[in-house]
Amino acid sequence: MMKPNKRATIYDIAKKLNLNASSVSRALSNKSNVSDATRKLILQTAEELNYKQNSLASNLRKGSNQTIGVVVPRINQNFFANVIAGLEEVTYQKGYNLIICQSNESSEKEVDCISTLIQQQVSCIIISLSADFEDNSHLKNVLKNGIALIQFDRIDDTLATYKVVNDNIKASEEAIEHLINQGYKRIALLEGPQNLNIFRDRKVGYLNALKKHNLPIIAELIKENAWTKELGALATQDLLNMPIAPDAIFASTSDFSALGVLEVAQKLNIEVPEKLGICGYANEAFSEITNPSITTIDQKSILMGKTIAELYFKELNSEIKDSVSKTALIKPELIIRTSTLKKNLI
Amino acid sequence: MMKPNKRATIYDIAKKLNLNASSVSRALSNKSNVSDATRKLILQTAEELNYKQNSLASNLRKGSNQTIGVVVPRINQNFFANVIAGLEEVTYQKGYNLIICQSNESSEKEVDCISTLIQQQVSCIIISLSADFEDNSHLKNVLKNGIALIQFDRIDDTLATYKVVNDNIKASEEAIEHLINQGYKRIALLEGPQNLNIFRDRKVGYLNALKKHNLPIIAELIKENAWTKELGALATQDLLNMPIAPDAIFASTSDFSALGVLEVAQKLNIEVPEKLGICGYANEAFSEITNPSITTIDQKSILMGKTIAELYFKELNSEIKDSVSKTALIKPELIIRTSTLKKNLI
DNA sequence: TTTATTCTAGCAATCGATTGCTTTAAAATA
DNA sequence: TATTTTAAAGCAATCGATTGCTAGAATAAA
Repeated sequence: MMKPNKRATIYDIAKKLNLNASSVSRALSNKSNVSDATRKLILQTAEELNYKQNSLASNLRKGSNQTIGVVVPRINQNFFANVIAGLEEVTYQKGYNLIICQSNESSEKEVDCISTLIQQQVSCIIISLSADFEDNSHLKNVLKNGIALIQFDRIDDTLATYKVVNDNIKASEEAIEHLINQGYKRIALLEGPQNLNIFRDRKVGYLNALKKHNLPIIAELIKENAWTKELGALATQDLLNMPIAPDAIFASTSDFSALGVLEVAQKLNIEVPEKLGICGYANEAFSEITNPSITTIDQKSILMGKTIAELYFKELNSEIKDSVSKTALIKPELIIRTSTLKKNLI
Repeated sequence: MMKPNKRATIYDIAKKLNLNASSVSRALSNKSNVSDATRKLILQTAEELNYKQNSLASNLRKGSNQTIGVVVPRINQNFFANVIAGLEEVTYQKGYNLIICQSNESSEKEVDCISTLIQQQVSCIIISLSADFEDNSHLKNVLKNGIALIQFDRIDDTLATYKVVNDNIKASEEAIEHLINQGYKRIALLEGPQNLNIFRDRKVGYLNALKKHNLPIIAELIKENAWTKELGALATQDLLNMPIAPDAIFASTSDFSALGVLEVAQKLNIEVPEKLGICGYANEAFSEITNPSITTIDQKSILMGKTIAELYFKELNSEIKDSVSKTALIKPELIIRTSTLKKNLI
């Protein structure tokens, strides 16, 4: 019979029932050319032998693979973890598996991950670019290999692929307008690396809102590279030591950065939100808990994950894969909390 | 030559160079039986044709698969996301891929995930059990299929597999002893579902510490199922309304639960840590930021992930896979913060 | 120069499932 | 009863890479 310590194959089932492997295959995949009687026998024997299909063989033969590759900068970053959770929910229902890689914010590793995913014959690669992104040839290579490509959040605008992104411009605009409506007049911006679209867009939104409300754009109020709590704190110290200090700070990079702002303000005994408004980005769990709680922008990360997966199954999985491009915009939500409520305090 | 829109295979390379596919295979996998001249030609042609190995075919033939399956309750839960990040770091270096599934705390889905992973021919399955775990036959099935199995954090004690867990007993003991040392005398416990080892162990630690210090064990001070912030808050309301209320609460389930405790205490104007000490579990980002900051236990999640992966490569990947059992204990760290510092206040 | 040794490279089977085609058997129709 | 149609099951090629074995060529040793 079956060799010990080896998994059963369709041949083991066939041999046991004096059938041909093709019949077993057909029975197991619910094809038509099998009588009900033999099908029943086959299913029963499969159960007995603890048979599990070998997906490698099946996928090799069929030339398809119910597997999707995901490349994110960091798996354990809240936003990405949530996107992945959303992805998984949808893909699981469709019987697809996720292979997950993290680029660790290094484009070198990113290239490597993509190479492996191509080898794994995934049917789609879903990616958010690393912070040091510059060259897109690895992305082009995905398309060249006939694999669907979906970019999300941190994307390369110049490449024609499906894209799912937040409307960062709009979200920033709304945040700044909210600040203006609350009576803040001198609003500083903590910006992120401008090679990433998300940070460029958030800056555009900031500038748009100022223009719209006829507020001057003051170069000294725009601080580069304030991504972390520490860098946010440093930038804030600079800002608050200016002859004419800002009366609000938009930490467009993250809530961590906003937390740095808050801590410096508290150290300097500057009242928030009375003397300084603070707005973060990403709606991290802690932003609700600080004192005062921090106004921020929720990126709808789980929804984003689901949207990406649905986009794949609706559009890419069905027909033409190459040279198709489309951008799905997901509207983030401004979460107004105490750190910007100057007016409502009275 | 090569058909358009189809990936190059070793046959395409062979044909182009008038060689046999076996030579190409040997050249690409750096085997010996190829002359330097032809090897060079082959590598060059592979580059030209944008050749990428088909892992499905390779793995099918070799009967191995450089892929590890991971099943966790929730991908986007901080602890699990960190474990996965740690895993990925090590497995990536070894050239292994991770297929990630989430059970969504449902053992039904867990069974399903495992089934898929077996089909995918993964060489190892790493799992943390869902909250409603009861039956372990799907785990046994993994072993029956000759696949290495490593359980972590939430495990089935009764099954002989490799295991990587926190020393929950010790950690709880330390936390309670710290509370006792700070002068708290009536310490309540918020416990989690007792079908999970982690919550059982944390309770054992709590009981051990009380016994060791000759403190009475008071049944009313032990509240079941206070896993979330809301349930933690509810339990706290009950506790603080008792004729003799506790002077400290150990939220052994999570920091979220501890946050619920804190909020109720603040609503009732009970001073923390003066009148009520609070200790959480898991060292969530926010626990440092609350006012007062919350004493908690760091689970060393990234280290846990790395340890799991290293365990696999050191022990399981090399030799016997079945019927081997070993438990790696990872020592969590008590992070003492303001919410329990009664003494040091004066 | 002959024999022995070493290198290269080809041949063909294999991994396990799938599928177009063919054969055989059974059922339906004439 | 003879013929056509349908159903069931077998045959064999295929997906792409790997690998034990063998043949031939080139080199080294006798």
